[in-house]
Amino acid sequence: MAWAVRFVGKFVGVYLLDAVYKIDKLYEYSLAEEFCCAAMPGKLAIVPFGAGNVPKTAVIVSVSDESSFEKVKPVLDIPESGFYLKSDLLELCRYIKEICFCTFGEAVRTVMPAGITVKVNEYYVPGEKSGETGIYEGLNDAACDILSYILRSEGSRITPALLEEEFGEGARACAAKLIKLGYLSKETDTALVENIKTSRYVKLIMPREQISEMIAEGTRAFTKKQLEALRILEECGGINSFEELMILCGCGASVIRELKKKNAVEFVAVEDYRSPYNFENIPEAEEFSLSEEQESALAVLSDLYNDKKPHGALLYGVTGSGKTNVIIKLIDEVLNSGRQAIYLVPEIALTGQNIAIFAGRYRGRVAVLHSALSAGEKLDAWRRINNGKADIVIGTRSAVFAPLPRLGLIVIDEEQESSFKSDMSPKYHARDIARYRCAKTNSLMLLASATPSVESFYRAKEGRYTLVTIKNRYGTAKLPDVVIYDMKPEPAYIGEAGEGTSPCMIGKTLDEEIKKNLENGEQTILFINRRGYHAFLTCRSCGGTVTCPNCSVSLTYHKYPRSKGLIYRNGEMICHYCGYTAPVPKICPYCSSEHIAFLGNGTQTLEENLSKNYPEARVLRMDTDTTSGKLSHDEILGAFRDRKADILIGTQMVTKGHDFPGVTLAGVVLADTSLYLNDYRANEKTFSLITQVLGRAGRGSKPGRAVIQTYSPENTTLILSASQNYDAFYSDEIKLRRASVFPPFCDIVTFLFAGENEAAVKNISERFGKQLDLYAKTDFRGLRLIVFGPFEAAVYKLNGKYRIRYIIKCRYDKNSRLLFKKLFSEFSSADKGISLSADVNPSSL
DNA sequence: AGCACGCCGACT
DNA sequence: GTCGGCGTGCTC
Repeated sequence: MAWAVRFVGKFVGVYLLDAVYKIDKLYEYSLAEEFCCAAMPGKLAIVPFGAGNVPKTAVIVSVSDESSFEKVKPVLDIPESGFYLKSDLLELCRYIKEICFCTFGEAVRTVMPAGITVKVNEYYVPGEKSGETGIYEGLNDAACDILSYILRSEGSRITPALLEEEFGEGARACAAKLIKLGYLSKETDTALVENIKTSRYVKLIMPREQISEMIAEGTRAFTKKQLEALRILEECGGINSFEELMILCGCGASVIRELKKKNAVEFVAVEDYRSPYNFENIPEAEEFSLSEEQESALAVLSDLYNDKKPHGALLYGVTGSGKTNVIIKLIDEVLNSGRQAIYLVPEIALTGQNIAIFAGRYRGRVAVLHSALSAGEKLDAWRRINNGKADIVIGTRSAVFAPLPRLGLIVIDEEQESSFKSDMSPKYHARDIARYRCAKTNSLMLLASATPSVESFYRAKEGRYTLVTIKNRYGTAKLPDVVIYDMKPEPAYIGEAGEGTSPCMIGKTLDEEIKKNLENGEQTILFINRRGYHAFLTCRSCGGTVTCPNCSVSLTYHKYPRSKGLIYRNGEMICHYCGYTAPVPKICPYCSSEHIAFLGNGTQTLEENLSKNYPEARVLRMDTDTTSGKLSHDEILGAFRDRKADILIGTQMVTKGHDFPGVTLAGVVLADTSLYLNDYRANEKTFSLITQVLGRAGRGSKPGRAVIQTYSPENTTLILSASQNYDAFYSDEIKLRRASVFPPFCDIVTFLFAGENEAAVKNISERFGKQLDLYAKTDFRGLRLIVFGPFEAAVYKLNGKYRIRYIIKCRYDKNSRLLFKKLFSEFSSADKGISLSADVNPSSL
């Protein structure tokens, strides 16, 4: 390796893509002449790293003529590619690293489309001394074998992995020694893999007259099938994709390949933008006008937008107030002024219906980005956006990183939803990213909700966001009649033989309403918070429950197999945390008693209850078990909208902004489950949930009804949500938060240690606590911290790992970040096999 | 993390 | 005497 000492020329500053937190900083490398042109900030480079000069992928963040380092190594390669991160996104990565306790590389990977990877191939070649005679003297047998093996197989590349396969464990180390002695040397080459799909098109080159002639007169040059293929291709206008042609002709690939051999057609590769969405069949969106109230809301927002300074606004409007229409008009304005917009929706709300609203209006200018897309699809959408070919991006959380070159507006619809907070590292909140990007680009960040998060509403009240309120429902829609039904007097429901007793699921009032709806041919939506049967197997003799061997939670009974591929006809026990499955035991695993029975209920129990109570009703169920595919979600909703069912039951997903004109009754089977979440956001979540459920009833012209079943009918949150009194709820809730010091009156930072060795996890947690105490008393004396912990996480054992947590209330600012970064860096890779993860303002505690 | 340097025990 | 154990420290 040639050292460039005080090398005159170009240098680059890079961050490694995979570095541990502790060593994650800017590194500088020199640039060989050949790479000077290719080097630019945002591009990927391969650099030799560490004492072993291991080739690592890095992202270039700066290019300069000088280096502040004595010793710099040269960049190994800058793979040829059109891909690079623009400077605003690189800057954003810096911000993510700062606030999320992640490495720069992790941030880059989140911001970068997933389809891009760099492949580094390492292989051994003979070294400078390998030509000498007698080189085997002084080498041990293993080294001799390895050396001769590599020298013999010159021409075919021997990679470290191959060597290990051939010679076992120590082979790499041995080869490293041979390299040091000069007998071998290591070379690398790199390739940037972009998951770009090119499809093969078949193009007709034979003159058309010749084809018709052959068809008319018959020919021996082509078979019947080949001739038919030619005719169809001609009908298609002379060009079609390989796959489609095969389908059209009903023939195999060989027929078409034969045509190419006979020079009747040629193949052309066309790089195509994949999109699972077909916008062509979507009808043109209808034009609409705004109500007076909507107009004035729009006026305020468009003033903010046209101010060309960073702004934050909260659009607060009751369900059915037509927020979306206001937002669409605002987006129109943004697009007309030559800028671009991002529209974020919660994970479960990104349905075909929602996309169609935008696709019908903006057509090819729309790009859709969300996590269920394949890597290639994501990359294609990303490239369209990056190249300025799409002006409006609709998507879930990660779409907030969409590389629009002329950003003007970011909308976060249903901003209170927890899915805007990432649950994987980096644990960013889309709202924070949006705020940052809008600040940098003088854009407007618009939060919209009928039930804003307490934090956002507080900020709006404080004047940090402009509060825009729409008070009235639009058009004929009005609030449904709501009944809060006390379940306490209801008798327990006796389940099927062997399934034991479970609480009654449908109380008297809800039962009557469902019957009424069935008689009138109107539709019903029932909401339940739990998947499956949510039945635990408990033993009547010893009181034990069947639990997951990897996690400290009970297994849940699912009657039907989860995926079509599974064949547990009689049901199975599933862990909702790690996916572990087990057959249903016949006897108690602890005491061998036969008296084990199910307790509890969920979507599947409800489904069975319904079909027993209302045998004539057509029931559809929607939860993560039934909607694992990309489109089945839409299919279920579509079937329900087309009135192919009378009752739709499901978890959270059924409550999201779907417009079902035929629904006149909405029921919450048991509201208590979300009320008693052990979480400071429990009230907020309940209010939001009930609001959404109520919003499902009475969207059409008929008046809607709703029944909320609960064991705590006196609960204030329930009562306020039934009357849709958000303002009263907010003023109660904000008092509570202030009194008990919860966000927005503080920030919450959690640290979680996880590892398989329980004692080691406990040990490092103790050490962490002591170090935190020490810092708080010395270097960071001025910080106000309230530290809780260490304690076992809510699910103590998860996936075989024991988890111990700290919860710290503080003001999350530059100063406290300094402390946390220091601790994180000291403890994140302190112990092998123990990971530390941090979360700022987690979505649940 | 991964690799080298470095300082102590059991082997030709 | 040397091979090799893993403790410590650095990575442009």
